[in-house]
Amino acid sequence: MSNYYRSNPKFYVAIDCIIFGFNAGEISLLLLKRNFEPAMGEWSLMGGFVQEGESVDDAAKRVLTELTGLDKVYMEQVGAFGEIDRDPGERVISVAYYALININNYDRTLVQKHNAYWININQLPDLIFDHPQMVELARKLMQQKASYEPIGFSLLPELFTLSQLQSLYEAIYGEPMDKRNFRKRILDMAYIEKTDKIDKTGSKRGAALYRFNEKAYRKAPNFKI
Amino acid sequence: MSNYYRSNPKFYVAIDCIIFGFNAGEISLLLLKRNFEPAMGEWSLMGGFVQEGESVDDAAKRVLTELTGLDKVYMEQVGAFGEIDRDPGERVISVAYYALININNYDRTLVQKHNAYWININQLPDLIFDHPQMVELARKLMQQKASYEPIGFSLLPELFTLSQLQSLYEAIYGEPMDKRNFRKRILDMAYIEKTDKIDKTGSKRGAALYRFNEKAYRKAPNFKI
DNA sequence: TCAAAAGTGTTAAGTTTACACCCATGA
DNA sequence: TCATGGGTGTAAACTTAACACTTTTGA
Repeated sequence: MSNYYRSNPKFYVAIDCIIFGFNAGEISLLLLKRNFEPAMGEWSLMGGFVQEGESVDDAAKRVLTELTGLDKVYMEQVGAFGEIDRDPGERVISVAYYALININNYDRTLVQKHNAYWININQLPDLIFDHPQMVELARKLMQQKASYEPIGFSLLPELFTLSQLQSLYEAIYGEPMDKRNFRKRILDMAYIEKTDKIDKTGSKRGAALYRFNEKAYRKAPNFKI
Repeated sequence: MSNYYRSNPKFYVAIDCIIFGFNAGEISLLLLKRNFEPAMGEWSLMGGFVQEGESVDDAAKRVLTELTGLDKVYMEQVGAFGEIDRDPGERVISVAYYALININNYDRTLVQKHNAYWININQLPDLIFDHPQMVELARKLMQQKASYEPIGFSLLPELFTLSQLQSLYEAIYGEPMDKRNFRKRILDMAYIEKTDKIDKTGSKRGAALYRFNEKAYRKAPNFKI
């Protein structure tokens, strides 16, 4: 019976992570300037190999944690990339994931150790292998998902102003939005709660800080931006 | 340098195909009643293993062709499924794909040889392993995609009536649609062309046969149902 | 006092939905 | 002649988009 399996070849299975961050109106990716072979000196996504004792999803979480120190991060699978020569060194099948992290909140020592940098998504350098395709697809999927599920909050601090939120969605869609229409839509969502805190860093007048209430959202999940 | 790879384990990588067909107002999947081990006697998706000399996408095409004899079929990747024990026999990472085929148009001998049957998607039997999750996700993705890309035509014969088309979309979304609104939308799409042929099999009066013009669509790709 | 971001409603345009009857034909 | 599916337009409801001024405050 297990001849059924044995007549088939086995493959290295890798993970590649498209790590999105948001700061000052700009979306960035956390990319490695590789100080190791293969492709030393070139830019790539953070990656790793799936190990025996872990699921593919768990491998993706591990790889993200290795770079950022973060846990319980929003991640979605982008897909499997399986061209024969996608990695010129060896045949490797890679499963790409994207992650959304709060850019204030990662382990800077680890990132430094990996020689990783935040790079504006609109000014990406050339990336190795098929990483450009992975990024492109991840971006498209993230954009789609962001329009009907409240995943954007993973990119923001716990408390945020409506201006920050709008600027995030403007960055995701790459187009400006009408302030009044935007705020109307947001204020209709009961699970986006105004706190009594004020942010004074963004303006003299100060802006109300809001919070996304996950629990309230799950009770009445309706989101559309 | 290739120690970089060698310290990592390798895995069997499989393909599983969710094959959609449409007939008489119903969507069906082509499923195998397995007459081979493992899980002999149980229902499963058509599958196979990725081989050395082929990309993952090519493996998916090959697996589909092995069962149906068909070539150049609309296929999309559903994703990688990588739980450790998803296949109780051995660790296998599987990449699922869905395919849309014209149900009139496959190799019946091959299908018979594989002991495969068309099963109404709303009356699926228990499937092995994680195939139910694959089907569920494929269904969701197909439904989404069908709403903004004209993929449904792959499920129909080259010439089709508007009633057939409507009944296809009703089956995809699982809800009835208004005939006049549906036809209005379709007739606004210049790339859905009326032919001078009449289908008399569906009614006494006969219904005009239409054709999807791929080339015309690519010139002005706007589709929304 | 003024620059800079926060905050706030209304109207027009566009889209979506609801809805009912006549037509052509073969049995 | 009648049962069956094919074919057609309009109005109301709803959603989306466009648009400009006042407020607050620290420098």
